[in-house]
Amino acid sequence: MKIKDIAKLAGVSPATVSRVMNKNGYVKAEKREAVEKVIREVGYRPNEIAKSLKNKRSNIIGVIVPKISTETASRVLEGITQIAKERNYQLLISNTNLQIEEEINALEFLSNKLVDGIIISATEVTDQHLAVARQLTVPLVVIGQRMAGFTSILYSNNHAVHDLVDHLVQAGHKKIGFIGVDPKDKEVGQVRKQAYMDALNHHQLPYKEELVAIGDFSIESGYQQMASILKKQRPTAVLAVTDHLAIGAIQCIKDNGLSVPADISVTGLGDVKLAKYLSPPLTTVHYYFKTSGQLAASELFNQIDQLNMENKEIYVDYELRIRASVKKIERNS
Amino acid sequence: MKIKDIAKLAGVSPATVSRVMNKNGYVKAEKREAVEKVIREVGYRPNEIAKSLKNKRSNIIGVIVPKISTETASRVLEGITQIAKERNYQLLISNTNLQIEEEINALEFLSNKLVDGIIISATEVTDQHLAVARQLTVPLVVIGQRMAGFTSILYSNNHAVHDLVDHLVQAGHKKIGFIGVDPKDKEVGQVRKQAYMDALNHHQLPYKEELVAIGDFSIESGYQQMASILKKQRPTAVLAVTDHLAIGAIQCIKDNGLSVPADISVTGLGDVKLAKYLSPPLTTVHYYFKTSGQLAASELFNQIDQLNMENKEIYVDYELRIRASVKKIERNS
DNA sequence: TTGTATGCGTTATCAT
DNA sequence: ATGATAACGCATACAA
Repeated sequence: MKIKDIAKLAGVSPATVSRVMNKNGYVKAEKREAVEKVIREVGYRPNEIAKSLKNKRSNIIGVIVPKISTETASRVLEGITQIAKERNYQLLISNTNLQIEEEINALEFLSNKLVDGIIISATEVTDQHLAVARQLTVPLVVIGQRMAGFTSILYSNNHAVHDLVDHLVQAGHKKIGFIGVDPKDKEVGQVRKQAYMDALNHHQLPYKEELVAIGDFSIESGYQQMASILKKQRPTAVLAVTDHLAIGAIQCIKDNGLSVPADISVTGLGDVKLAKYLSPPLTTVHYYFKTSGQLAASELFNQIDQLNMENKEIYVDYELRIRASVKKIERNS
Repeated sequence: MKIKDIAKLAGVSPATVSRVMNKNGYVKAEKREAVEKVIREVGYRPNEIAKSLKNKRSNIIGVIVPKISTETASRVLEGITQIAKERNYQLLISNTNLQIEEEINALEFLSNKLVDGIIISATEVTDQHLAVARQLTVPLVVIGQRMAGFTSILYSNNHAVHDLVDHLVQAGHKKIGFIGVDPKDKEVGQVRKQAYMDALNHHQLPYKEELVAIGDFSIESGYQQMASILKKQRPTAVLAVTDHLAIGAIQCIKDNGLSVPADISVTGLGDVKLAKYLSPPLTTVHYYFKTSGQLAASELFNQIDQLNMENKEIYVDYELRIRASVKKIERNS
């Protein structure tokens, strides 16, 4: 069923049908009703592809996520879909499984007029990313990383880690371990580690190589890195840069016959939904991932509508969530 | 940049450029190279919308999910994306936020030739769903619910619950409570409840209204329903139809000064990623959600390729995960 | 082996 | 107020 068929059935021209469908232009009430009747009867729905070609607008935004099966990604997506729905937009999603090359491919593919704008939630920003991004003919918003020349939605990694360290120090901790991730991820790998070092320094605590371990984003990695730290020295507290790492670390501590927080306190970052249902409930930083998705989408639409083309760096709020995985220790350690 | 421009720059006709891009038809090596060179130099990418209109194929599949921010949904999506990627397909995702009306809308919208096929992960199948589904001009695969006339990917809810009850009975439990969800969700609300009743019956245990409570899918609901059961009678074990309900129930039990599993054993269904990191680790049923996504996508592609148009009901595997949240009790209760 | 011309389904311009 | 028609960018039948 195409517009022509409807026109024939209703005894009008295709142009009139189009006018009825889009509620613009003049059309006599009588004809309008005739057309509407036919449309209802045959259940006609316009071909969105043809509309997009003609309108040069697909009403679709592309979203590139590193791993869709993570809680972070799905919360961000929820925020994006919410704003998109208000604007009558659909989401085309590319799951890149943490493969850089896939990210580049997705970026290129989506740029072919298929989408009106792109949101990328990146773990790493390479020169290649930049090169491809600069070629884009549609607006791009980045979540989670800084990308020169594009608006970015950022998490306050520096402040959040400082708050966490402050909290630990106030609880009397002086030997604070750290479990991080690869520095290729600039925001999570570098910024959070640097913040940890700065915070130690700020409290006049020494930075000790033996208390630091670098893993990936898995729970298992948290376990392994904790094990490697315990082999060298025993901290009284550990700051893990994600909740999953913290959860793995806690498991490892327990398996070593130690207790959290009695022997070792642990903190994470992110506040996964189950963080407060763990035993002990995990002290962490709540990030408003859904909000970041909403912000990214709003900014993107501003650019699509050419309302505001300047590139911003927007920091999304966070909140320290103090729970039982951190314990005060005696003042004479 | 369109195909015409490339043609001009390379000194050939648009048709030749098209042939080069799609690697079909004959074209002299020399011209091919010239065209490829221009394409590389200007970074030409074809307009996917125009291709779709011409080819009557968008290489996009639509996916409708009830709530994208759930672990279940994201694991299913991961499976779908994986298969889709192999076929060079993109995903257009509609997040319906558990709103029936949204589901219908999405179904209608996606059917407009925009996508080559649709996968819907439904919580409820109404007559309206059926009516719209029957009008579709593209294939449809359903995940998680039975839908007459369409192929469905189903979870073995009946068997899984039986296994769970068997496990509890073998551990000596006779007063087994139940926390379920609204029967509108046929598979989770009805089938799982019926299986619970059948299993009790099979073990010659009485069904007691006071031990049963119905909530929604949230952790909080698990908490509330557990509280309502405890007010009436105290079971020795509780079967919750999702892990989240189980987690809420455990929290409630703890808050009432009781212990899991010493006082009350608890089981869930689904095996969320953190289930084994809870205290106590949660006994549950592992569902292969990612696999179900893969199966759904494979079946959909079979239908898109018209390889196999028969409607199947495919059950995806499950596995009982016995952990510490269930405790053997003395034989003289 | 290559080019020309037509059509995919819609919207919008221009007459009428 | 309405209808005829060109154009969106691409692929392909047909001609050459």
